[in-house]
Amino acid sequence: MRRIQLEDLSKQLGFSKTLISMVLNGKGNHYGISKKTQAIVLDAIAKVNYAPNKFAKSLRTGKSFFIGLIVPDISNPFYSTIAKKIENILFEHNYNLLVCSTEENIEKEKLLVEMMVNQQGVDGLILASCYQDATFYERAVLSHIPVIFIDRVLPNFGGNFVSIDNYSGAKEIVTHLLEKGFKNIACFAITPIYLSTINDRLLGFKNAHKHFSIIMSENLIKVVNFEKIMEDVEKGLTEILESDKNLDAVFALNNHIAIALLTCLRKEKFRKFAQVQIACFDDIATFDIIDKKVLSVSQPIEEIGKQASELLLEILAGKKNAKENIVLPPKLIVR
Amino acid sequence: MRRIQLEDLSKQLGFSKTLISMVLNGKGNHYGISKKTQAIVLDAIAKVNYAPNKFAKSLRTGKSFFIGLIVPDISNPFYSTIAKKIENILFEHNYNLLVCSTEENIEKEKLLVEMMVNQQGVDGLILASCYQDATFYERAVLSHIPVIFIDRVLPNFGGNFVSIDNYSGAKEIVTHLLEKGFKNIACFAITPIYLSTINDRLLGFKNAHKHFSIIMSENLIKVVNFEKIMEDVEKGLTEILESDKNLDAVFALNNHIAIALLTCLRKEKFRKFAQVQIACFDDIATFDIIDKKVLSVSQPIEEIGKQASELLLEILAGKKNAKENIVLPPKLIVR
DNA sequence: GTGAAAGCGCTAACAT
DNA sequence: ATGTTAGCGCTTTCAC
Repeated sequence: MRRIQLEDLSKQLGFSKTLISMVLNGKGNHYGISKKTQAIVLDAIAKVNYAPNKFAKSLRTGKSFFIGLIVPDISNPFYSTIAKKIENILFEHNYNLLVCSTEENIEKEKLLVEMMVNQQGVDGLILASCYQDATFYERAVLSHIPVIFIDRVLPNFGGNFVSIDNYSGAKEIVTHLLEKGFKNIACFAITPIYLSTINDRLLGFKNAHKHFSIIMSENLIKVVNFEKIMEDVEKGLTEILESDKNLDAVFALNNHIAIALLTCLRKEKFRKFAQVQIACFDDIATFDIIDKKVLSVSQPIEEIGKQASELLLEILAGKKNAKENIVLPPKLIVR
Repeated sequence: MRRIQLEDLSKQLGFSKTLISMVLNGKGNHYGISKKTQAIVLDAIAKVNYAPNKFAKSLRTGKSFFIGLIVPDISNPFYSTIAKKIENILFEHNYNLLVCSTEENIEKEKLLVEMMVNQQGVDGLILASCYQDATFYERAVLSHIPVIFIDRVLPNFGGNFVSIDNYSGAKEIVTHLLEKGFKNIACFAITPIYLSTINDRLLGFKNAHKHFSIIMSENLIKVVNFEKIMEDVEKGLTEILESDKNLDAVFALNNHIAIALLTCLRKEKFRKFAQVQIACFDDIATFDIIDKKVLSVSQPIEEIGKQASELLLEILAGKKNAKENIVLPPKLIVR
C-alpha cells in the first residue's frame, strides 16, 4: 500500500502535477486557474486525504517548517509549560517543534544548535541558552536563521529576546520583606551564576538593601550547585546556623531552591529557623498547599512562549526585521 | 554563504560523490574502498563539518529518523519526564523526537497521528493515547510504522505497550489503608473514566475492599472532570460532608486530584476532615514538604520512557518482531 | 576500488 | 488557463 502522491492524482484527474500543486498551495488564483478546476482538485485531495511528501517539498523549497526549541531541561515544568504554548501556536501555522535539553552544558548546547541548523535544517530557533556570551551565536547561527532567546539574556547581545524583568521582580520581593521589618535575609543563588536571570535577581536583592541603606552580610549569600541542590542548601543553612547569625528570612532565587529549603527546614537540626520567612522567585502550586506562607513572584510563563513564537512567526513571514526585546513583568504574590 | 554539500567535497577531493557518500555512511569497507581513501574522506568531512542534507537523504531513503511522541499534556511533569528520557535515548541513536499534546481530545489525537505518519513521515510512534479502542490504530497506522503505546493501554489490543501495573498498585495502597484500620475510604477518580489507568486503579480500590469482605459505599466514589478538577473535588467533598458519612481516608487516583484535595482540605468548611488520611496514585516531590503524611505509590516514570524507546529502536533495527507487553511495578511509599 | 547516472516527489520558471 | 521540464542533494545500481 503505497502512499498516494501527486502523480496519482494527476493521472486520476487528468490535470498536470503542476496544476494540482498550485491549487494545493493556494496559488490557484494567482496562476489564474478556474474556480471550477480548483474545486475539483481540492475535492479530490480531500477525498483521498493527500498530503505532499514533506521531504520532497522541503528539499525543493529549502524550508523545513521545523522550529527548534532548546532549553536546559524539558522535564522542568517551567520549560515544559513554555514548550507546550509554543507548540500550540506553531502548530496553528503548520510549523512543527523539535525540542532538546542541554542540561546546562555549553558543549551540548553548541552540538544541539549545530545539529538543528545544519542537519535538521530548522527554519528558526527559540532558546534558553546557558552560554555566557553571544560570540558563538553571532558567528555561527544568527546569519543563517532567525533566533529568539528566551528567559536568559546574553550580555551585550543585540538580537531578539523575550525575558522576565528579573531585576525588578527580585527588588520588589526583597523590598517587601524589608518593609515588613525583616532584617537578616539570606539569599540562595544557583549555578551557573553567570546566567542573566540569576545575576539580575541577585542584583535586585542587593539593591533593595542599598535602597534602605541596610548593610547586608555577604555571608548570608549562598551559591548552590544545580547538580546537588539539596546537599548545598543544607550546607548553606548549616553555615548560617553555626555562624550564630540571626536569620529572619530566606530568598530563594528559583523554585528548586525553595523546595530544598522547605525540605531542610523541616529537619530537627534547623528548628531554630522554624519561623523563618521564605521568599521565592517563581510561584508554584505547592506553595498553596503548605502551611508556611511563602512570599513569591510569579512569572508569566506561558506569555514567554506566546511572545517568542509570535515574534518568530512574524520574522519568518517577513513582517518584521528589526530586533525586538520583550521584557515581561513578574507579579508579587503575598500569602 | 551556501551550505557545503557532497558536490563541493567531490570537487575538492577528486573523488566522486558516490564514494564520499559510501564512506560517510560507513559502507566504505563493504564496497571495498581502501583504508587510505576512507581516511582522507573522513578527514575532509570532519574538517569542513559536513553534514548531509536531511531532506535529500530522507527523500532518497524513505527514512526520516524522526520519532513521534504524542501525549495528553507535555506540560504535565509525568509526561515531560518521560519525554526527556526518550529524547536522550533516541538522540544517541541519531533519531529526533517530535512531541505533541492531545489535551485528551480524541479528534486532535487522530489529527496528530495522521500528521506525523502522513506528513512528517515519522519512522515510529510512541503514544499515551486517549482512545477507547484500538480500531483506528489497527486500521490506519499499525500496518505502516511501529507504534509503542505507553502508560495507557487500549482494551483488546495486541500491539506493543509499556505500562504500569495500575491494578496492583491501587490494590496495594488501599490494602495498606484497610490494614491500618481505615474503614471509610473515599475514592476520587478522573475523566476520561474509560482510560485503562483509571479503570485499573478503580478496580484495585474495589477489589482490595472485596478481599477484606468490606462493603464500600458507592457514594464514596467520585468522578472528577479533568477540566475542572478543583471545582469537582470541592463538590465531591461537600457531598460527602453533607451525607454525614464518616470519612477516614481519601484515595486520589492521580496527583492532580491529590493536589486539589490537599488544597480543599485546608478550607475552614472541611475542618471536620482535617485528620483524613490522603493516599495518592503517583508520588510527587510536594508530598515531602507538607505536614500531612501522604501515602502514595510511586511510578517508575523514566523507566517507561527507557523501555518504550529501547523497544522501538530494536524494532526499527529489525532486531525484534513479536509484539511486546511490558508492565512495570509501582512502589508503595509510606510516610 | 571507483564513477556515471537514475531517480526519490515536489515546485516553479518558462512555454504554450 | 494549463502543461513541460529542470533540478533541489542525496543514495544506489550498475558498469568499468
